[in-house]
Amino acid sequence: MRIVFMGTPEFAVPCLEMLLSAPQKYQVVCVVTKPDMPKGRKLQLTPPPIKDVAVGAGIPVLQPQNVKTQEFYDELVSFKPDLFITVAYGKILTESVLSIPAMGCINVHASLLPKYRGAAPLWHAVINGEKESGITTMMTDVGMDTGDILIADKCEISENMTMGELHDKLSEMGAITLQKTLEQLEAGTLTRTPQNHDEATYSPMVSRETGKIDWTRSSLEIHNLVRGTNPFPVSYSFDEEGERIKIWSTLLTDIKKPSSKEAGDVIEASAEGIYVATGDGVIKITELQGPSGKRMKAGDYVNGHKITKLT
RNA sequence: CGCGGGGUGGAGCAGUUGGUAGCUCGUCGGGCUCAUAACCCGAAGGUCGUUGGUUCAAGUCCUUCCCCCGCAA
Repeated sequence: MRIVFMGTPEFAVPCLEMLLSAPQKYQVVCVVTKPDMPKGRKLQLTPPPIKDVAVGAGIPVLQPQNVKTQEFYDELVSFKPDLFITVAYGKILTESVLSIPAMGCINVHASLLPKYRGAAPLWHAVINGEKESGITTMMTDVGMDTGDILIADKCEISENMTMGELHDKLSEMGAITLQKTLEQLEAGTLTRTPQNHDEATYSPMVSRETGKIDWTRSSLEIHNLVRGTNPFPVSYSFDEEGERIKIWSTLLTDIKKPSSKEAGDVIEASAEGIYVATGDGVIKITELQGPSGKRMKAGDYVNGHKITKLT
């Protein structure tokens, strides 16, 4: 089977590697990924993770700036693909491009569709305190994650799981679910289930601003935001001097909020953690990062910093 | 050359207008205690990231390089 793989971030790597590990069954004839982007402090041009894997395997790589050009279309056709597989590619394909391969285009999405369609399902699932998420493979159509569902596999989200941990777990699961999907496709046993569009929810891209903590919210909501933005973009708040503090991890507590304290007040800062009043209780900060500093345990931070209030 | 912050005993930080370095925690020893991660006493541990320079004298001024972090992308 001649496959064109389209993907960009780390999340898509296991899927590509799965395909590459079975060359007799899957022939990856081309990899499409986003253009190299300037990254880091020196704005060095950095290739997407998928590109490194593709180059390492000696597979031709396309990095179109625009996927709607005739040139890109013609190039894809020249590879004579049977199937497209997209995993977090990051660009919307046109109907004409999707119609190139006879078998169509299969997409691997990191949520249980029709929930959390869109760019950032991992983040929003954790931020919203979902107890479970999963991987859904679907037939890509022109809509935003609206195609027919092929296989959906669930996974639990535990109370303290971070977005990064969910990312790694679903990234691995994605490869497994994709493999199952392809096996059923070959066996002719694949079934297509239309999505219930009335139940659809969307997960827009997250930005830095997403991580801003509102201490008047409930402890649970804050905790979900903190773990849902770890390790990116990381939740943050400001100390009494207006310095930006990144909050890396928190734990829920049973402590009652003292009536004398307002949301954002630090109740106690010890080696164990920094206890902060929220809208409905007290949350414990266990890891944080000050200006010009590295991420550190709350106990270490307390040794050299004063912290009395967060806003 | 995108903008900015920082590298000080094991950890986190101070260090004023340049004059041989201090705080919190940890570590080790001793004491108190039924006991303790609590408290008291004491001790060890730093060529102040690196190079060169200015000066009677530099963590503190200028210079080279290395590393870390934030913003921005």
